[in-house]
Amino acid sequence: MTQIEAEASPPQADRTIQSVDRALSVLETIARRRGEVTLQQICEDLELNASTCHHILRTLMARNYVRPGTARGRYMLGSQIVMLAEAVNVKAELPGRAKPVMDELNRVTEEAVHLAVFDRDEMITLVKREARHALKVDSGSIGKSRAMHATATGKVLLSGMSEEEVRRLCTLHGMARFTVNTCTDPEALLAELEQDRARGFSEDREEFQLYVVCTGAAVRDPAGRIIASLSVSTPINRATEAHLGLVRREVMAAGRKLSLTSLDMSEVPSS
Amino acid sequence: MTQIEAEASPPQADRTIQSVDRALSVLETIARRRGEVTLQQICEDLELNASTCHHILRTLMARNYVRPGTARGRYMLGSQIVMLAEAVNVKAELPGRAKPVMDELNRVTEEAVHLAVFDRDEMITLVKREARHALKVDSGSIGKSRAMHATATGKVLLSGMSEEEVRRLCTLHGMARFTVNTCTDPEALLAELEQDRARGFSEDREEFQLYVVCTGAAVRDPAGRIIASLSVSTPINRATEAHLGLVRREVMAAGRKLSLTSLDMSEVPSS
DNA sequence: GGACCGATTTCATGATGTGAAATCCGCGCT
DNA sequence: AGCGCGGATTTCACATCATGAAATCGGTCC
Repeated sequence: MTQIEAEASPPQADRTIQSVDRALSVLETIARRRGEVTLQQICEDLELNASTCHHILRTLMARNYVRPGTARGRYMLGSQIVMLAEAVNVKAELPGRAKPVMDELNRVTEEAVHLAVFDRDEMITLVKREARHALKVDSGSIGKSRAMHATATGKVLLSGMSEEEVRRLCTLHGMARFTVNTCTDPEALLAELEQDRARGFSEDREEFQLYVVCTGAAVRDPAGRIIASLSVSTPINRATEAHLGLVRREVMAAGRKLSLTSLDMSEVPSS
Repeated sequence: MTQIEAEASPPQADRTIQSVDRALSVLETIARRRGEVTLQQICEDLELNASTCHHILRTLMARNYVRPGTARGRYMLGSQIVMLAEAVNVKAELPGRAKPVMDELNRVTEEAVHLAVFDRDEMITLVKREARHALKVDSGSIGKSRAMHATATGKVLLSGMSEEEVRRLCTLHGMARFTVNTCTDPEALLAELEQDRARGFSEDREEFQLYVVCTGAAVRDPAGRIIASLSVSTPINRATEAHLGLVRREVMAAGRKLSLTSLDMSEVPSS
């Protein structure tokens, strides 16, 4: 093989299998190029020998991860990838990806951060980060909650549901009053959800706990369905419009970051 | 390495890269097991050395195709797979997969078979198989068609759209009359589509061409959206209820076969 | 606390992936 | 048609790299 390798690639030789690593790169390159791709394009992008690249393509084609394109010598991603993707439990692997993003959100806002999902008619808080202030908000801990109608996290999840579903849940759980601000009318809640969908975030202004304002944003799957919600809890004394503006921007950005939408297109090829 | 290999695996040594092949098997095994999986389960299924398997997992984890599960020593599929899947152009790779299925449908029914998709407000027939009879039906060839309201293929595609979308297309293309049976009333068409959705297939009884009955079924993506339609064209003289029954069953089965839904679960693990 | 079970790492060995070169194949040009 | 070129395939000898036996680590259950 190449003996003039030397410093070509950084010396960070991880303990990974070269051929597998290259095969994954090939898949990602085809994905990045969108549509049908020639052998040459792939090996240019990856600086691979055409032969090596072809061996990899042959292997991927044998298992339907890659398919021949319409024209001769063209390649495209195959259906097997979609079948694999079907088996990815997005909710289950979300906490793992969420932690670093939540740490960052926690660092920037300095407030408590929560991640919750909806499962079997319940809202379940999966991950939590504490505020970086002496005055900590003790809003909902890890586990189930019946206060979807009164929390930002809950309203985000509700905003991804149909009107009937929301009504059903209101009836099922009831709409308990927690503070003078709690919304206990299904119609008012539905109207609020409509507004939330439009502006892209939900808010709880002392509806669940007095002196606490929460701001929530959605995490979506590739089809755009809401699979989880992310929220920031701010004590009322820090809840100035300026600070809330920052919080809204950051929580929405974090939600978008966790939403699975296509590959990182940062290095879009020239041709 | 193992020298007592010999007849362990069939001698069908394709020209594929062993390590890549194994890595793909690992991914599929995790997918097949649903949820979190231990190293041991994987190497049992694949009859791989635990160390080899671990090397592969390490590589896949470095690129987020696999993630550590909630418990220690557990593995699950990672989000990168979903990102790759986003880039699979299901419509573009469909014809390739469809051909063998259409050949089979053509063989079993002995009638002409068509595959069509909807793109930019038009129905486009992509692949076609001729009937295996002296009396051939010359229904629509490859390319665009403005007869969605009068063909089985078209009605299948329309049945995957909202009422507004269907109305918009009726207005846009008009509802030309081709035969005495052509449906030219949007309301009647919408009612028919409702029925088609319920029974799972669409039919064109001499609505586009006299003496020709067509039966169509949907091809869906993993989210259940209709991405293409498959149809069989039967000349009226062969269109007995018995034959049409066969045709309906077969075209629906073929449609299901082309729809991308999870992995082949044929070899479900015991534990 | 100790023994077991399984995950992880190490490391030497040679099987296996690699890439230079040869070949094939389709397409455009004369 | 025939030729020549650009790219995709295939071949094949070499040494790199994947491999798996064994050692180590790390939890968990007695």
